[in-house]
Amino acid sequence: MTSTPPSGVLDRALLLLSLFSMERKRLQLKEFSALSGLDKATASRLLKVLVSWGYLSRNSDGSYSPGPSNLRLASIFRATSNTITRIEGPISRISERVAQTTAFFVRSGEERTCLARDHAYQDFRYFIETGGSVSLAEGGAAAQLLLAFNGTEGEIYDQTRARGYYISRGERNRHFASIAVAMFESDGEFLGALTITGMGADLANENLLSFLPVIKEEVGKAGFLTQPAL
Amino acid sequence: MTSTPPSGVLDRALLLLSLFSMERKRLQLKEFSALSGLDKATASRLLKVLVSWGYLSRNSDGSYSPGPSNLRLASIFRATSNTITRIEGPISRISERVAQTTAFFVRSGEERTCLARDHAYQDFRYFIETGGSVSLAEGGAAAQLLLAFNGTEGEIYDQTRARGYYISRGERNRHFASIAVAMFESDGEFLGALTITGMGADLANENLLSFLPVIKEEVGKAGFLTQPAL
DNA sequence: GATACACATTTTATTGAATGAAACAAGGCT
DNA sequence: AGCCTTGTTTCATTCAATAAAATGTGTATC
Repeated sequence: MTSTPPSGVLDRALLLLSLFSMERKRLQLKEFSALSGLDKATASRLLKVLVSWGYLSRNSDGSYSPGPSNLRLASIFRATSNTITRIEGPISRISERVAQTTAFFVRSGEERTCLARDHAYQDFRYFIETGGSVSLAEGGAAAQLLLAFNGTEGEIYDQTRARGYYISRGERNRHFASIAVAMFESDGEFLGALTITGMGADLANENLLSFLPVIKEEVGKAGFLTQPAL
Repeated sequence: MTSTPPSGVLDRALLLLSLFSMERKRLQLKEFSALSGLDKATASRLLKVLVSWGYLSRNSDGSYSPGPSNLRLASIFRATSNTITRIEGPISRISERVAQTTAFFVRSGEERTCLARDHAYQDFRYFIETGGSVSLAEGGAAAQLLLAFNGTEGEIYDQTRARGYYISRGERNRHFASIAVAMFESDGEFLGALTITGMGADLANENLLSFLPVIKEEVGKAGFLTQPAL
């Protein structure tokens, strides 16, 4: 990463938190410093504050990992987000009807986070989990769609915005294909991306496109739109 | 709260986040400012940064609530915290044996957060939830114990430290009684408080004390200690 | 057991980013 | 329309954040 560390204490601290991922669950000061481009001393002080509030925990070996305060805020988030509760029904019905993995992603910072997924198709080859998130830069159907509907400039994003969906084949994993569909609140506010994913061999583009009316119908029952209000 | 707002951008931002609770799931700028003692302008700028990283979401009415990034970190926390996974077994066995609500709390900042609880005794009169947290200042068995084992000065805390447990009767809710027992990692590191709670009318102090050997036995099976290593 | 190494923390002079009062803007309500 | 309530931006001032170097602490190596 070592590019430009942001200025602003808060931005820098949140940058440190963003360095964690499911693959990097523990980080030590040296790594924070290297990955963020911040001075050791600076990172050390920020980390100390984050620990004191419980957003980080210090492991016995000196490394850091996310702390219990995150659980607290996640719990409140879950309770506030009626989006989550409302989308869960449509997701399970869609996955039932199309017999593929269905999930819902939102943008959080520079990542896409899974807010909900179906419980039916737990394919170990395509493992997503609620709360799991990966960098938008890694691509994939959900990432492309989230970028497009957050106003990213570029022809490809203009097309995605115009269509309201994005199909990816082997973008993040060569064996899989996905369609991501934009989801809007009934007042037209953009919410996130609903995706259906399966083996590329089983899912030609026309199959993926045939899912569109199913998605529209099911999310519509919960009061969501697949295009901004007219 | 309006006492002394901390100095330091990061402390101030985290203070803002700490203002949320299960009772206060949405806050507007005015409230942030009033509760934290920070200037409107200052709070507004901090909130903007937090929103940009997804730790807060802006609601359509202008108010703020916790954002999806918290879900992300909570998910990593859960995956790193072998404490959670290890304590779940003992908790369900203890609640089974003593036929009361059993839960495990840690300190996160100035709050106590529930990391795990049994699923057997869901008494609506005593409702705790994973991730739920309340201020340590509100008291209760878990809070008293967490304060004691985080080095708070005072005779009462010295006693609690010496005993390794704390019994509360009607402290937070007049109808309930609890015993909180200190939990240590096998290397002697303090982890948090395991509590058993029930109706005060059913649980005399000797009943609560009779739970101690049960707790010690069950958590011992998972490699935890109820007193610091000798 | 002593030396070297790697990583973390503290110190300190310097700078620039955070600050808050006030002005400005945007809704809501009577 | 005009008032009131809430949020945002501006701008001169100052204090808190900064990074290089020194110090501290623990862990390999010989």
